[in-house]
Amino acid sequence: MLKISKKADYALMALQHIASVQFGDITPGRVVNTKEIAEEYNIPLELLAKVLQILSKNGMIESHNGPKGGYLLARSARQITIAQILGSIEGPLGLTDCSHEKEGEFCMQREHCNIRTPLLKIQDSIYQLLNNMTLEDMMGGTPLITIQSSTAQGVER
Amino acid sequence: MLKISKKADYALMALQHIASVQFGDITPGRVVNTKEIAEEYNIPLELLAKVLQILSKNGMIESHNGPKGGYLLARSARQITIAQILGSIEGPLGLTDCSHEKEGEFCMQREHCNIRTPLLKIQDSIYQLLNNMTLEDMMGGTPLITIQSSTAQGVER
DNA sequence: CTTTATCCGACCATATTGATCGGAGATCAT
DNA sequence: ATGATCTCCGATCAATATGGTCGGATAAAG
Repeated sequence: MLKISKKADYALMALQHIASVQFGDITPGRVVNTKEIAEEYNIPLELLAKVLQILSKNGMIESHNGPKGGYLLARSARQITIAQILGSIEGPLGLTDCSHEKEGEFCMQREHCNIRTPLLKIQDSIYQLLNNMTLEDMMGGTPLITIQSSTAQGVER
Repeated sequence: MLKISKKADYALMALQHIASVQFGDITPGRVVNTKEIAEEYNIPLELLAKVLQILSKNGMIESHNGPKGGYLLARSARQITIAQILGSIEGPLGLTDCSHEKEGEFCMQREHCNIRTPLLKIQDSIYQLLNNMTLEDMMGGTPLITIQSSTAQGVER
């Protein structure tokens, strides 16, 4: 239950990769193209391209066209939250359909619905969780280049 | 994003209803049949029946067959968590496919996956959230029978 | 024993997701 | 300046999952 889509999955991987290249110690500021990411993580190229398009459209990354082009983080990794990323791909968080009911839509159960309030509460808690975790926070998990002392704390394996 | 299925939605409504009848002030201990719930909340009868079957199979409710039969909570409302209910209908919580990888399954991205650890962390937080909230906690939201004084507090409308 | 209401399995339609294809626009090299 | 290449971008197709439906089997009440 509560699975996230593959697209969202790919989006997270891609952003993590872009961030780690951009702010890494080896080639800081380098742009990353779609093909590089697709091959690194075995993601279907065209699908990943589409995902990156969406992220670009939603202001998560900047696109640079033409040869030697690619993508760049639009903001710092600290300012991009998981909620924003997932929201860009899958739309706003909503456990139920009635979470963000548009005008003219009706919920058949609404009249006597007995679970709306508590579900909205849960939803809000999840949102806070996702919105408090940033892309930067995700980079500690599986360090590509950062060297950690043997007494490092706060990171579980 | 992170929508729960209609089935799960119906399950929550049904259980809330059963609990409120069973422990309510009017007809305590009464059994509730599928039709009653379906009509009350405008849920397709056959689909709801299926949902209740699953809940019964998973030990959430007891089924009493034959005329005047129906369903009864298998445990007290305080011992049934939201996580259990959702899990019964939609399977175990798992943001990604690799959350509960079975033997012989492979994740193409696994080799260089950079988001597994942080996602599992988020997943665990969500699980605790869902597992700490019980069916009983859900019953305060929209009281059906309880009479409230005009100075009632702690309940939002 | 008949009736009634539930349980239970298999089945179909639709919506969402995963994945793919071909073209448009921009940059670099000549 | 012009062509070639590489990227972005929009529309399209297939697979899967979900929502919803239908029939019979089973067990209890009258």
